[in-house]
Amino acid sequence: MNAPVSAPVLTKNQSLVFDVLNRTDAPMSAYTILDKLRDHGFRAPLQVYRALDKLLEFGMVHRLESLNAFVACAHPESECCGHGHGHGSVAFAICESCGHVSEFHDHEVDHRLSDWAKRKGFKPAKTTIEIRGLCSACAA
Amino acid sequence: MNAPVSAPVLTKNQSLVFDVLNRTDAPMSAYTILDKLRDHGFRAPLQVYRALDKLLEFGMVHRLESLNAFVACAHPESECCGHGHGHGSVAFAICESCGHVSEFHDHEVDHRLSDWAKRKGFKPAKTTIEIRGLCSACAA
DNA sequence: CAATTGATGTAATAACATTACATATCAAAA
DNA sequence: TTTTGATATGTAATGTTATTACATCAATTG
Ligand SMILES: [Zn+2]
Ligand SMILES: [Zn+2]
Ligand SMILES: [Zn+2]
Ligand SMILES: [Zn+2]
Repeated sequence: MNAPVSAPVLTKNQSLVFDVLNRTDAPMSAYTILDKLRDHGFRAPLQVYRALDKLLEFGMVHRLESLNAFVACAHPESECCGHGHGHGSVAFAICESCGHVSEFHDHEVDHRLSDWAKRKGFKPAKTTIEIRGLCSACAA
Repeated sequence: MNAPVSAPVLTKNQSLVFDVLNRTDAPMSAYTILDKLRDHGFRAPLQVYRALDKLLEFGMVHRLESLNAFVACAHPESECCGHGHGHGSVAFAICESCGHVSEFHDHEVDHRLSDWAKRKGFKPAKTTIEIRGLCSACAA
């Protein structure tokens, strides 16, 4: 129920995809990533999707459901809940103007949603929390 | 900042789409809706998407981002926050086994997310909260 | 070595959504 | 009543996102 303690060894394609995502703080679609990697021999969407699947599994990348796009995990190393956000879920604030994404964790939100689930007998597998709006810079 | 007080008058296409969604509690994709309405003269995706856009605007339908699908609004008539969920956001628990969707509102969750936004100077426009997992029936 | 496993390459197709343009409807304004 | 503007609709084409199917390659292991 948590990410590997040590960083997993990435395959060549996984590294390439992760590096592309890690070099920008804006989310990217799989096809945009594909285009960025044509020079490195990428030809087909599946090369990207397969790498993304693994990176998601490793917890190194997040999928933004409301955007059909992906970002490198950017949560602070020493989050309140210790090693990564293995046990808690994460929320994203997405600026619709500049595309900037803030990743954060709110323990209390997590708790409230877990409580609701427990009361209803619902077994959560994955929670998505995304706030679309304007970042402080763009709202000014 | 809230849905119309009285139910809006729906056009023919809007009614057709809403009725389809309202007759099942499971989410449906736009193309599934299209197929259900072929008999009623629907031929193209846009007929569905246009109706959905309006129904979303009216607050009668919700889009499930993690599913690329739509459900009729099912929140209890007398929610804690009065008339519909005009001022608050709504959360969904989605069963990955049977497809059942529960819509609920948690004031405290809303508050925590708003607080975070306020602290960061982020101006929220729309918030998505979706919990994927197993409903009580399917988890048993 | 054979067998297994995981990663990769490629093509084709499926699923979801929008753009562009034409036409229709209806109610206010002239 | 005719014009005008706003909203709704019909249709085709296209764009974007994601998966299926199948072949190949490389490292591991019994
Ligand atoms: Zn993260
Ligand atoms: Zn911004
Ligand atoms: Zn609702
Ligand atoms: Zn279920």
